[in-house]
Amino acid sequence: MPELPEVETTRRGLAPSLRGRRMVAVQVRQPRLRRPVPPDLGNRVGGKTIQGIERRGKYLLFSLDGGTLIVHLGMSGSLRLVRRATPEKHDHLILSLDDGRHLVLRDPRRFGTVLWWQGPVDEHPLLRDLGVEPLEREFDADFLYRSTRSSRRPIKNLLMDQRLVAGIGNIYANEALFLAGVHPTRPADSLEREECDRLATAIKTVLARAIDEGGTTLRDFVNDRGQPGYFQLTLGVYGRAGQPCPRCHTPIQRLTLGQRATYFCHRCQK
DNA sequence: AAATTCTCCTGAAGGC
DNA sequence: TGCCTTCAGGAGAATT
Repeated sequence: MPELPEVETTRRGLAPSLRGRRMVAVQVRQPRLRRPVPPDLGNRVGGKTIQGIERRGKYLLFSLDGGTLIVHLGMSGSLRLVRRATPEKHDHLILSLDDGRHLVLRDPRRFGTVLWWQGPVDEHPLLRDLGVEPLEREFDADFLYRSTRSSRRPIKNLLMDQRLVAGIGNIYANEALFLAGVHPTRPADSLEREECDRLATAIKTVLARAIDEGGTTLRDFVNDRGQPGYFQLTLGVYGRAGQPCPRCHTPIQRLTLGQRATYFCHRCQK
């Protein structure tokens, strides 16, 4: 499931090749994604030039003349730049460029989203309530401490709440809590300042490392098939129930929190 | 108001 | 081997 690092890796992989390219054709092969692809998407983006690609949380923002193409990859989405458009199953959207290449959105589970928005992109209903960027300076121990004082929710649920901090999904929430030594079920307001310090640092570390590794994995991403970087990432706890903790060898435990699989070491995380 | 549950969808994995 | 069931997951909507 693409989280911030996978989305950022995609952005970095695509941006150099797409900047300045004009879209000459748009093919919507399957409009039924999480929300329907706008029927007039072709008219909206056809003929327009891509000025650049930004990221906000897990959203990719393609700046075009007079508007923004907003893309969310859901949990199984990927964007690839290919030389020949030979659509395969689940290739739902094909944007053909003026250099003969094609940007293909593949999303088997169709939880993704493709939208067109005119006007300031941070005013879009899906973006305007997003919280801070976890890799920005404003997200730090102090921010985390302040924003956890008034909530008794489990800290993991809070980390995954996009309205507080944008981009952390299930995998990296699990990993950051493990790295920080904080138990996922801890009520947010029970975290000490010291723990917020460790957690904020852990979040930045885990995300930055994943982006680095993703960049390595996807070096030839734009030329060929893009596999999400997290397949390459060494995970400490996620998906490792019953296996030994990398730090103390105690078996990793699993529970469900907010309908999400949650993995932790009950010895290392308090 | 805050927290939980439901919902979309299909590939993978497990059970028989 | 193959069919059937269950599960996973992002996040908005609905419900408690």
